[in-house]
Amino acid sequence: MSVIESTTRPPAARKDRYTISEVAALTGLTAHTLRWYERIGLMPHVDRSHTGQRRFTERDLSWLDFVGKLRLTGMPVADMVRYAGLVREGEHTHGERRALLEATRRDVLARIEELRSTLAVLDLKIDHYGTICGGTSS
Amino acid sequence: MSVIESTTRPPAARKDRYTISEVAALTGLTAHTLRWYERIGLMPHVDRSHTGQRRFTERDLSWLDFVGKLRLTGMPVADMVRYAGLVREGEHTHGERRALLEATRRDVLARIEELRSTLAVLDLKIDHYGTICGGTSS
DNA sequence: TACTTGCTTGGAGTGCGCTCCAACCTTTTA
DNA sequence: TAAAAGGTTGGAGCGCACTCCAAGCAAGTA
Repeated sequence: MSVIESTTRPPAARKDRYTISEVAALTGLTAHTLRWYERIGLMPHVDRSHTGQRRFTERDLSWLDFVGKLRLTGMPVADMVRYAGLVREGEHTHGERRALLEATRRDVLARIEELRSTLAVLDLKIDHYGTICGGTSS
Repeated sequence: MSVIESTTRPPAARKDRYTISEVAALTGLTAHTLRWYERIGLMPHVDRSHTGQRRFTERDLSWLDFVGKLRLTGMPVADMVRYAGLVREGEHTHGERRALLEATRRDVLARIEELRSTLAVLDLKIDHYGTICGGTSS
């Protein structure tokens, strides 16, 4: 996300080192979850203060922002970890990263279609309750 | 589903009593899951043969069809059980059932919107990989 | 009769994504 | 200096939705 900047917070509020609880407040994740993300390899290397406390950067926040989007798609965490691994490996993984994103894109489109069709069933059913209002049907 | 008939199988293949493995084959659920559905109260009363084996009816299949739709919406099983309970309670719960379905409908619409917006981010990212193909960005 | 297949049950186990605990350390406030 | 607030770790626990196991019963075939 170094090219496409996150725009969820005003530039005035930005600084370059955030504590874990600040990041928790900004992202809506818990501190537990942030530590867990780091443990499972879903975060790039996170800086530490001289006493060993985590100090997150803008870059980390952007990454978490993107991870949040991937999470919203329903992508399994294991796949996100795989993607994070590809990012760590460097430029030669661009093709594979793109492929992963494109597969995710297809999944999202399919899921939208699936939801649309269930919506149709739901509407039929709701109509049914609206007009018939009786009987023992489900 | 006594009014709106399921149309997923040809009428010729219909009979009025199905074993658990037949239902598993028809629905894609496992026999384990079907028994579990019954245990947790997600099924209406299921008939038994003289030896105690389950004999599912067309009505059961229609119900499972509908439950499958609810599952696709992402509705928690506990909520489906609640809906099933309302059906068992009788006609006076029509209003509540309808409300539950309408809430689900709103959830589905919201989820579709959410997916659409993540799709936009995904497309930006894919474009980025397509046009820049370099650097150390995520 | 012996074997295979398919069903029954209560209860235990699994995989996922967190979520929390205990014990301890550092920093800030009174 | 004392207390409170917030950070660290490895590992245990939780809720969900299944998924499977063991032991046993019933029906069909060689």
